[in-house]
Amino acid sequence: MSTRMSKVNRDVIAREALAMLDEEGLDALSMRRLADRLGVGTMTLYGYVRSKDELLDAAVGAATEDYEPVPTDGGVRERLRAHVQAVRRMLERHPSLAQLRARQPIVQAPAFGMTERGMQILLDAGFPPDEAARLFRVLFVYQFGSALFGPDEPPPEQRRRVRAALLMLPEDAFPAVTSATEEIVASIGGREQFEFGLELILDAIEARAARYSAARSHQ
Amino acid sequence: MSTRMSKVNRDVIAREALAMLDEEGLDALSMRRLADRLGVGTMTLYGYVRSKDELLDAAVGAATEDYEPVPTDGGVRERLRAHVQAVRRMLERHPSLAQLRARQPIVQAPAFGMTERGMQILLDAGFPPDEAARLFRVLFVYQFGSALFGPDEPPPEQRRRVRAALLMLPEDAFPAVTSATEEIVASIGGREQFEFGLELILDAIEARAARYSAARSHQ
DNA sequence: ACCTGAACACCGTTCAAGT
DNA sequence: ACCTGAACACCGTTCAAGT
Repeated sequence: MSTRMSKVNRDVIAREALAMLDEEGLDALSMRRLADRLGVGTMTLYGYVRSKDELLDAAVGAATEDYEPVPTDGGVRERLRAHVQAVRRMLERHPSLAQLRARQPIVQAPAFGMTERGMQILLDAGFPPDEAARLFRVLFVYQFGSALFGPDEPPPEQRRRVRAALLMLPEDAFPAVTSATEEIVASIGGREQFEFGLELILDAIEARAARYSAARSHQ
Repeated sequence: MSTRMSKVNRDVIAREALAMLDEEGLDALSMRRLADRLGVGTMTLYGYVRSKDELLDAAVGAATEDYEPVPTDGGVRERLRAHVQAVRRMLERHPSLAQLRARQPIVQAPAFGMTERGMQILLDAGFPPDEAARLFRVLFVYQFGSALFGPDEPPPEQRRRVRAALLMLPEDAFPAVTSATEEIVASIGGREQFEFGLELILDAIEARAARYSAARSHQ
């Protein structure tokens, strides 16, 4: 068929690693189990990848190819919201991505597709490059932080654990927390909480953008 | 000396684990190496701790005792800023904390000391409990996300890796990113970036708080 | 009651050897 | 050129035994 007889190549390995990550999570991915899944000897993988870290890098690259760019019309707020939601869909499809990003910064070229879209929106809104870069970063930290610390569907068992811990706190030492137990439990994750925070940040960005476009139209 | 002859107890184990985490990082902490450090057999640890996960929980508990509460005067903005900086100092002293929090939610009682302070400030500002809880969570995600994705002192080598990756991108496919290379490199971490994002979020919170106090004074 | 070595079922990676 | 088993230096944890 192809010009190579090899059973695998770097791309096939990266994609299979990503599939394993999506199905079983980061802890379940080992070089040995991945090799088994691919029907090759463990050491074969090292012909395509220098180390497990490099394998994870490659898997991250494969994941970020899933990011679907977003329409380029509307105001800053609408465009940023659409962009963030697109990144969020990618993080939902590949729940290990945020964990991987925490291990090592992403330097794969495809990952910068997301950065490009986000930066473009902010530059279009009139922000100077330094402020655009900082705003982009705040959104990035919020998105990946949310994926890591408050996933879309926090397991009900997790909510129960937190509620149980809160209910055991003495009211006199923790008046604020104990007066808002259910509200705190509701805030530990989920789409509603994510969107609350997103709109909060968008409020602040929009306010700053207005200042810039005001400055521009007055000059 | 004490009523027990044991060489260790749960507290000593938790604190030594935390010291190891601070000095060598999460990957370097193993039950075997911790036991060696304490001069006991590996299996002795399992007399005080059901599993490594429980050990890490205990270490997190020990770390959060380091949070120093903060003066209760000033406006919402000043009080929140002081609170966030206190949490940040704790995260600086214990750089593994954010990573640990990503593995499992914290349900140790001492950790809720931070929640209590943050919630108190927001409730004092007039926010209803549900909004206070959601705002607190946004700040939490931002703080822990920043610690994980953009540490205070990003290793210069990390900045160099990102810069090198950016410089390799084709200008025509990545016009926004390539026009702001240095600004993006500057934004990947550090105190300045952290404070930029913090002030952005405080802008939005202050604007909402103003609405509440306006509503209160008009009624 | 408290401690612990041996053993089991895993890891990532080096090395030397196979075709 | 491409593949891989054996071996090394690690893991967390179970079990059975020591005092």
